[in-house]
Amino acid sequence: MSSIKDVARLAGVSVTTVSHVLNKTRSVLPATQERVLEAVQTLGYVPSAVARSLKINATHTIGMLVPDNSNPYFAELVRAVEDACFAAGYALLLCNTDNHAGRQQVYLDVLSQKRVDGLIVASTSDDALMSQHLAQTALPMVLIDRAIAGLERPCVQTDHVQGGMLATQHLMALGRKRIACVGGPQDLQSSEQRVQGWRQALQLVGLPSDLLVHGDFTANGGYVAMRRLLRDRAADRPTAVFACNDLMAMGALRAVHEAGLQVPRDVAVVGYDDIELAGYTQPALTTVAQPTQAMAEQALAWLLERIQAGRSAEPVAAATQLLVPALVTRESSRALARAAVPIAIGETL
Amino acid sequence: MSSIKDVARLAGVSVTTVSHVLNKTRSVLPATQERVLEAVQTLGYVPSAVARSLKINATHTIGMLVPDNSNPYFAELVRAVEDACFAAGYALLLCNTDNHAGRQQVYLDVLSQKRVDGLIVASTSDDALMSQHLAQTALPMVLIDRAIAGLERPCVQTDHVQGGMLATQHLMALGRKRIACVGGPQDLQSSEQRVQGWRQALQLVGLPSDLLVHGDFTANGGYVAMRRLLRDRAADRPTAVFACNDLMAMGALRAVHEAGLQVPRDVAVVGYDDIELAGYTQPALTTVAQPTQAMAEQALAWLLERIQAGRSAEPVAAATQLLVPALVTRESSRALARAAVPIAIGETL
DNA sequence: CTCCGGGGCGCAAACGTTTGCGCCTATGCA
DNA sequence: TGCATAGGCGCAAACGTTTGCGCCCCGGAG
Repeated sequence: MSSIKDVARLAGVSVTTVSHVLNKTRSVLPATQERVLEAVQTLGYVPSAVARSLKINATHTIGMLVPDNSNPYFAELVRAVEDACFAAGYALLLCNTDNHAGRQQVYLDVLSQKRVDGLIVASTSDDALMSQHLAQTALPMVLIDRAIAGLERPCVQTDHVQGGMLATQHLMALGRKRIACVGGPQDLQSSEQRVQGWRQALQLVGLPSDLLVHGDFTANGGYVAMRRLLRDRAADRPTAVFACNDLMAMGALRAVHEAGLQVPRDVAVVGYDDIELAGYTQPALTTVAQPTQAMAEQALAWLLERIQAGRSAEPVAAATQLLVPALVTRESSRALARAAVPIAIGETL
Repeated sequence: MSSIKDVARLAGVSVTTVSHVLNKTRSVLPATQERVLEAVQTLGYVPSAVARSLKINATHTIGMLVPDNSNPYFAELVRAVEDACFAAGYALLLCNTDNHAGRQQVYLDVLSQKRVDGLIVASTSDDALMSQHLAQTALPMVLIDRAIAGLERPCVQTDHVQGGMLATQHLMALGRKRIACVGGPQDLQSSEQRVQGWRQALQLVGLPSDLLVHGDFTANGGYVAMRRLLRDRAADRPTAVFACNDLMAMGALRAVHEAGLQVPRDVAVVGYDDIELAGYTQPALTTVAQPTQAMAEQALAWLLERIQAGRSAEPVAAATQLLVPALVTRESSRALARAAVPIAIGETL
């Protein structure tokens, strides 16, 4: 692999000049420029970003920590972040932590050594060890999607409480009274806030908020939780359910069907996240959408700001930006069943 | 940020010694070792992988090109590759190409400059320009999931023809005669091979293979394709359909439902890929599973091999490894409908 | 003719590591 | 006592860039 020196030699100029013509960083005689470019061509020279990084002390690379990018929600989040990075001229190192402190720590070390310019962290666990490790990391960092207990870092997320309320009020508007909630892991701020939104919405109008059961944010978790809900409360089973993410909502759909009930006639279902496939469940899933793209853009913007600040050693305050979620209504919460299905209202409205 | 020199100074040794104790690359007196480690601690020293990379001419980073990691199938593939990389001590740069030649080219340049050790490429398009750009890239490279026309590189993929046959023969075993196929983009080898498998299976037993329509590998594409199939062939509509990926299968499910038909009673459906959510559609989707993890491991193993070979300048043959797909049967192709639904056979068996 | 200014370019240090070579000291053996 | 040997360590070059400083030359003004 040829280096800048080879180019310089071939073009009959100094490496300084080569560097300057490639970076357009000072004026060079057109004739010289041409010679250099030609030399670059014939040698197939590709500048070394690693040497450059060493010199300028910046890698134009950022690291992204997620629990598991095969979870559709995180997949879409990663995608949005990657897009923002691409637009800003940054590359993205993808790191799955599996919510495992050890694995996260390894990645934090690697990223530090690789001198990434910053970190975007979407964690799903409030494990003390994990947040401690993050706190000990000197890299510029912004949290996305959910805050982390005990970690003071800028954070961009949606208003989970509001999202929970949105979902629940929508279900109430359908006339449903017994509205259950399938929460996520209990130690997760974002999940608990959604649950809190659900509870607040119910309490606001004096409805009971006793139909709460927790899942683990997986489809199977939602399935199991919903089965439990239907079994334990056979007498006064819920007529609607708000699942704290779409995966669990899909599991819930399945459980409802297996119980011989119909969605939305017998049980209306609302999810959270608006993953792409939410429009293709059977029936299509009503859900609370997060503005993924805006979140990613905001997070990256802040991160780059922090990186600049880091260079000038100015401290930046750790703020939190709350974006607003939006309800996307689909069939799983229609007031009436679809035409192909016998119309029936399965409860007192 | 302190460097190895600072550590050396504080510990009262040479940088050579510091380097050697950190890398355990030659024996050092325990007392000296301790002094060094202590200095590392108090300074919070983190070695620079970029300086190291410059020196040793290796970054321990690989790049992965995919069309779009928010597609669940690619999300899972990326995850599997990331896992393999992590285990091997490599980091992963994620690059979404969007099947856009320009974007791919930018990434190829960036990756070359960043001196990634190798590339794993999952492309979804046989665009001539894209494959030409790939061919012009000097980096060690292995193709995963699908071969690319005009590109001679090692490739690990599943036997798409066999997969297509598997799906189709399964449907025939259910007694279905009018088996349609929703193909993917026509310029895509992998998709065409699945279609070919479908055709072969039918021809083998003398069934007609005229029910073919093409989608674009998206859920909506599958939906549209299936609608067309049901509309155009109302008289002799298919009693089964093989969709060339799960996303399209999900769209097909929706179209079938909207037409007032039932799966699998009226139309049995089989997908391809076995994405995680395939188990949570309504009804759960029968599909052809690819051994994602094995593919990822094999691809990385080959890539690392190539990287080694590159160092020793030995040429390596461009072989193709065919892994075998496996049918995962679920409700969308059960012989009998589930208990909760009236049992009925919607066609002459 | 002298002087000044500016355009075009080169020298060499520096970024933070790794590593071949070789020095020094202590030890074992004759 | 002398010598070979080995263990412990340091010197300095090299990896491929960027960039401050400064040299040289040419043209215009006085």
